[in-house]
Amino acid sequence: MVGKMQSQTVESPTDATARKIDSHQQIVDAAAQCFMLKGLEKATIDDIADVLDATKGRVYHHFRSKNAIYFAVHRQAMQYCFEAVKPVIEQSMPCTEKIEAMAAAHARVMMDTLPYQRSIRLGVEMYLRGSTTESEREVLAELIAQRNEYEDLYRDVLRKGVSEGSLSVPNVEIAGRMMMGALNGLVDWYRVRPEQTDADREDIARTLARTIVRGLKA
Amino acid sequence: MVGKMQSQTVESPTDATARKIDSHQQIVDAAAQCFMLKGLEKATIDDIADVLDATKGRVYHHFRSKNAIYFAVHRQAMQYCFEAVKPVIEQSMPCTEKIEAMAAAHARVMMDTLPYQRSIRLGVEMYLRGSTTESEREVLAELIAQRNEYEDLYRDVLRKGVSEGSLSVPNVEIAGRMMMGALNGLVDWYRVRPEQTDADREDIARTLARTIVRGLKA
DNA sequence: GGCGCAACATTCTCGGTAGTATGTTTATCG
DNA sequence: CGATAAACATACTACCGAGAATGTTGCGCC
Repeated sequence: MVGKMQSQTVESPTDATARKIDSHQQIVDAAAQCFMLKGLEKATIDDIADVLDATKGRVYHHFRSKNAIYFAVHRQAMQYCFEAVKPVIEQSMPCTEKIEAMAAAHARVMMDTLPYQRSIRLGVEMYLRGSTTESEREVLAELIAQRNEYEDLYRDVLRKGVSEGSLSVPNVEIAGRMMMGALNGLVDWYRVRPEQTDADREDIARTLARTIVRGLKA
Repeated sequence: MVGKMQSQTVESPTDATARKIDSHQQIVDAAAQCFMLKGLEKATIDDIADVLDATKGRVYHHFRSKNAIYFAVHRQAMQYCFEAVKPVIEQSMPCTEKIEAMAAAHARVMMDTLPYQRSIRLGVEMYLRGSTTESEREVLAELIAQRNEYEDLYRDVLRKGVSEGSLSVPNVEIAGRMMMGALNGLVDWYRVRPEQTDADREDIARTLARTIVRGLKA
């Protein structure tokens, strides 16, 4: 009875923290939306609060600064990427297929988490020049390191493919950059349309990945 | 004698306009630098003036607003691109080679005019939401149209190559986006280093173009 | 049933920036 | 040489947004 009542009237500690995390996540979601729509600097804290029908107070209760929110968005975006390619990495398949599958997975995540991916594109290193505190610099360094780590996943497969002979690139570094550019470019031209189905996105992802890996030549 | 003196002591009207254009260009150059370093909104008019060892007064004498400066930078960036690929377009060569040469030329211009190309990447359509006046919207529309026109140059060659059978892409639209993403991505990772020679840039451009056109597959 | 604390809302301040208004110098032209 | 205008510099205003300070509410717990 106590247990039952608890779930209805009072709140267990786990429920409380769950609600906190939820509120936290809502703010990050709203921030990603605002950053995408108005840009990093033009999006104000009030804008973010407005999306949630709340005020600045709520936002500043969960985040120390606007930069902290941006970091949270960035971190989340990277996590989405890692989660998307991880299952592909773990699979055992030829390098040619694997790099194409990874590219397709990345393309999917670009479309599926568009607000996040667009946000991190609008700032990255350049955002926060000078005005950054020491602790913020550390977070920034961590995020950049994470991005390098992520891109290394691709370069590793490229290198393996070259050594196996299944892939042929004159320069792994440049090939990796090429891939990332082509894939991340999605956020610049892909537009969400209501009538688009999941299959449509999958098709775009596959076609893009195929074009990158197999090239344009007949 | 008068003619000779004129060129030394007094200034002919053409000299005057030339100097005006020069001052104009200096401001645009400085703006591109600032935009690249600090971002579009964080770069202030004073920053731009500082680069020129001047003050706001000079900038506002030549440009009505900050947006107008951005437009000038954008326009110039596009012009650099057009000028770079124009000679390639006019040449007669197989589509496979042509698209690769165009890609290499574009890559070159990305590196050679980095401040401009980075600037236009940081704003484009999203920059100026709402606060834009009607006349500014028109300029913006013109710039976007120009960009489409530029990208059409690539799509045209792609289509021709497909119809000829020398190129094989499942989707010209996506292939074009892929190319642009891979090429424009250069501004994100390319860093100018003093020891870099012209040959180094050329090598990067060629390798990148080759990788895009021929793909990663062996 | 009041105490404390978390989760907000409200209000204010302060720094910074686009844009303006006005002063000052330099050069062209009658 | 004197007038006139371009090409700036200087000084000022008006506004906006981040962050802080403070006030308010509601839930959990002794």
